[in-house]
Amino acid sequence: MSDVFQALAHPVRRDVLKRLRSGPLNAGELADAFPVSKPTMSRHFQTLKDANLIRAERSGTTIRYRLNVTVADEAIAMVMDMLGRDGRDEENSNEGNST
Amino acid sequence: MSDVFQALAHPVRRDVLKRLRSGPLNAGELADAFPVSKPTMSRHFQTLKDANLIRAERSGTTIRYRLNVTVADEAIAMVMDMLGRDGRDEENSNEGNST
DNA sequence: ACGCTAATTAGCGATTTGCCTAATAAGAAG
DNA sequence: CTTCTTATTAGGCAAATCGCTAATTAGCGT
Repeated sequence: MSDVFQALAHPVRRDVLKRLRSGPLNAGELADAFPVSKPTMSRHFQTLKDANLIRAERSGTTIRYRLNVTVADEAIAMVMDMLGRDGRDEENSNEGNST
Repeated sequence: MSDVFQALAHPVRRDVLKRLRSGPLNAGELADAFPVSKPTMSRHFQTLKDANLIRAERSGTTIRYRLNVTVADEAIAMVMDMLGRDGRDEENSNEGNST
């Protein structure tokens, strides 16, 4: 699970996920949208793949990347679990806080 | 926002957040629950504070750490935004798009 | 001031990350 | 087989991260 958050920790990778939201994209087109080299983008793709946030598909010479919603959904669930915002509607414990 | 996910990327820090869910805890007691040294834990606290996920309060000689739900809530919102799982219940990516 | 407890900061080594350029695979087309 | 396109892996370097021990700060009690 650390891999997921680690992957989410980089702005470029977050942006990749956002762009993939509208549908699958080729590695080249995706890489072209960022001000870093293609090998660097390839590394980012690898990180996202490693976290299972995206999946790769060959289409001839190009590789199409597709969002994997399932894992990201689990990440949301984990963050929610971590913060205890699961099913409760309590908004604060109200122990006399002040700031 | 990268700081938040970076902070979430370490299992110890995630566990800290989980423990803080039940209420504020002293740095010492918190540190005692993990198999790493106190300075290392202090570093983790700093990372979490830096990401605004927790807040510190002095109570005499001890420092009490308290969960900051607001920022974590934003993290959830951001992950949701990233995956487009906001209010939709559609599960297929097919939106009539044709290339 | 001195000692004691609680927690942090300082400093160090090992590992990982992020970026680059250059070289390598994988597939399509002649 | 050669060539062209697409995308990756290899290698190198600077900066960040994670862990430790040792030293420092902060507050309390005497």
